[in-house]
Amino acid sequence: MTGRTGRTDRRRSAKPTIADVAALAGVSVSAVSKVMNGRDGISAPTRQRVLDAAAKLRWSPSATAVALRGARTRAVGMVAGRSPDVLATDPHFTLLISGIERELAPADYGLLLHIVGEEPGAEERAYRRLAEERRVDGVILTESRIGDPRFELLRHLRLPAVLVGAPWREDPVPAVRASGQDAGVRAAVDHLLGLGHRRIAYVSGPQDRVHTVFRRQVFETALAEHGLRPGRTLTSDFTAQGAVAAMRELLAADAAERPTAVLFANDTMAVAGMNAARRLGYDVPGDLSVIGYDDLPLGELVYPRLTTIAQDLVQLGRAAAAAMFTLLNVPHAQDPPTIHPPHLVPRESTGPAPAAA
Amino acid sequence: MTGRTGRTDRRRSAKPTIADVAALAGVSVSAVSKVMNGRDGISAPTRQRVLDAAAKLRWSPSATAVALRGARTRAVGMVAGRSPDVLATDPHFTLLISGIERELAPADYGLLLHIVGEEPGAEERAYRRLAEERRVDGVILTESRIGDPRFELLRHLRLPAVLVGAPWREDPVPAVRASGQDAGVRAAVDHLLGLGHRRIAYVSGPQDRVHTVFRRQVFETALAEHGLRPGRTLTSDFTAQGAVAAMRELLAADAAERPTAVLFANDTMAVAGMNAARRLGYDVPGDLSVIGYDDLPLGELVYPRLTTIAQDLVQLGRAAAAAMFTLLNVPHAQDPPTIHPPHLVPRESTGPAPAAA
DNA sequence: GAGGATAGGTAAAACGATATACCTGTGCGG
DNA sequence: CCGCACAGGTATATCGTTTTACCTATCCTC
Repeated sequence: MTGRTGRTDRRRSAKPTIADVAALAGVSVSAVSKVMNGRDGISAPTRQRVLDAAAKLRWSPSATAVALRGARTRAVGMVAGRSPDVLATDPHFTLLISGIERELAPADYGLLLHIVGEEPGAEERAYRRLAEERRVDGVILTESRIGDPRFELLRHLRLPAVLVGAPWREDPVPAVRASGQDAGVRAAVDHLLGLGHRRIAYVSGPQDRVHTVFRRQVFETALAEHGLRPGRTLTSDFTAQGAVAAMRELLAADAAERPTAVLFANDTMAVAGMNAARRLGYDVPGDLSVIGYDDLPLGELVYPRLTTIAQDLVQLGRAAAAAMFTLLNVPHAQDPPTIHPPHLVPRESTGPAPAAA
Repeated sequence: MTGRTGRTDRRRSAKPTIADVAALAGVSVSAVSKVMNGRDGISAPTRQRVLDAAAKLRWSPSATAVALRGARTRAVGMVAGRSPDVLATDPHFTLLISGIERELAPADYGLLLHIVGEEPGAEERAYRRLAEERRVDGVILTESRIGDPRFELLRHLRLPAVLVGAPWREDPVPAVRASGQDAGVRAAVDHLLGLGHRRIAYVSGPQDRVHTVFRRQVFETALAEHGLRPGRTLTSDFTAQGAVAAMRELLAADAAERPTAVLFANDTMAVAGMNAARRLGYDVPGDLSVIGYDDLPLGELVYPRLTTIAQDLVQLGRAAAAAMFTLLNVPHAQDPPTIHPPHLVPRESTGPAPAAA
């Protein structure tokens, strides 16, 4: 005891520890621990003395020490393998993160974020470090890719994981997503058909994304059900430049082949494509209808306002965090959020198919 | 030793510890520690044996244990006190974060992010927890406000901090920002004056932000230097709705008083304002010129493309992280990035003042 | 060949909180 | 009046590293 007191005295102004609180309350260290963790065996007056002492010293348990002891770090990791440029144009991640935080914060969990760019292997290294250094209790994955190696990696690292979106194949990793995933694209196709469009093109994201393939299939199925062949389908990369190139290519065709409506895989591409078309002399929606995906606020800001397929990214983030808590057996008061299926938000960028066609 | 071995055996498949590595290499625990931390006193062959053993077991020091021991958590905190909606419309934070990460990642530091919304006190609580639980080595602050209580709070909590942007008053907390802060707004004013504009309005962000006040002052000074009174100045809130309202108010004035150019405090407001004007029948830039601030990718996507004042948010983030490292005495290989002063990016939303005026 | 320097280690005490196992005083039944 | 149960604690080992202080061969020098 003497040694301890000596040390404490020597640095009285430094960070208080549980021992300081115990000393102030006149009880043992473990009594304080019991009080803080709500275990019984401590009488009400003693409990109050401890609480008062803790408050006076502004003490709360060191997260580090608790983590070391209990193997629970109260942090969740997320690795975003995208370049800052893409992140900046596309608030997709930001929305997801803010949803995740909504759920984490009340449980006193933190989000450890790693933005690693797109160099190959960078993402894997990040997960490895997160796991080996035991910095987080689990990780949230986004954007499952075809042949995604991360599931295997994380299983090997014994790091609990939750996926946002559809997995590339059956996998024990829990995945959160809305029911009725196909509703959005279907509604978009119906909307366009109802407006008289018959040649509808699709500009997708990178081929290796699971949702890319899925949405394209829905697109083609929906058209086929109405006895139509799918229009042209281009693969792009989620960037504005990619969208401009795709749009140029689509509009270069003969008038008889040229699409009268284009579905884009995200809002950023849709807006960029729409502007590219206008610069080439096409009126939107007069000559060409355009639909995006995500329903970012951006869609409201542009002229004409973008018709788009809304998906509830904030809720998706919340659900992912909730699923993580379930996986970790962390009690979380809030109900698991329901995620609405993607749905069409008709605005100004879609209109009747041009009569000339 | 016997007890230790027994335990290790019982859970052979679990996470390896330094003791396992030491056993495999046939040396003592502290020998391993010395090797991993590059201290001398270990011969080359022994060193190699240890390295091999660590690699074979895929072991790396537990961040938690290191943090407990050394009081260094190798994580930096950031608290964003904004609602998810604002975050989604405005990639400002995303860019900053990605700059910060660029610097943190190579040093094996993580970013612990907290998005706390705008409820009063939420931000303070977040910092408190970060500090009391010793989860991070320091925090990065953004958006200094007039009378900002965070500096005092963090000083009291003894938590190292770095501010992005100008402090609200002289403060020992290091602040990173570009030199020539006024260059952007000056260039914008010169640009507009050169195009013949004489009635220029300004739509600012919330009054309590330091940069709001600063930029407005620069705006007024620049006009005054050319012998002009400032046009109307409205206070808004960085949101699209706010910008629309401001624009309506500005355009409701008599033709003789109505501004022919408007400077907005961020790109989101500029784009929203621009569209509001167009909806009211004004041509941009024919009847009205519009300038934004930030140079978000959004500005390239809209039609007409937005003239704006660029500030290098990614570099700013990098610089903030670098300053944090300096504060923490963490060796960081990379040179401190230079931040370019804000500068004008002339695009399509500005043009000659209307002749009728 | 004894004394000392030095390379190459080892053992053990931190770091801060928690859980387990063990005390101690009081009240009460037998 | 002894023993037992139980409330209300206390003392201590533990988590995985790092670090300080301390060994122990080996070789060199005189």
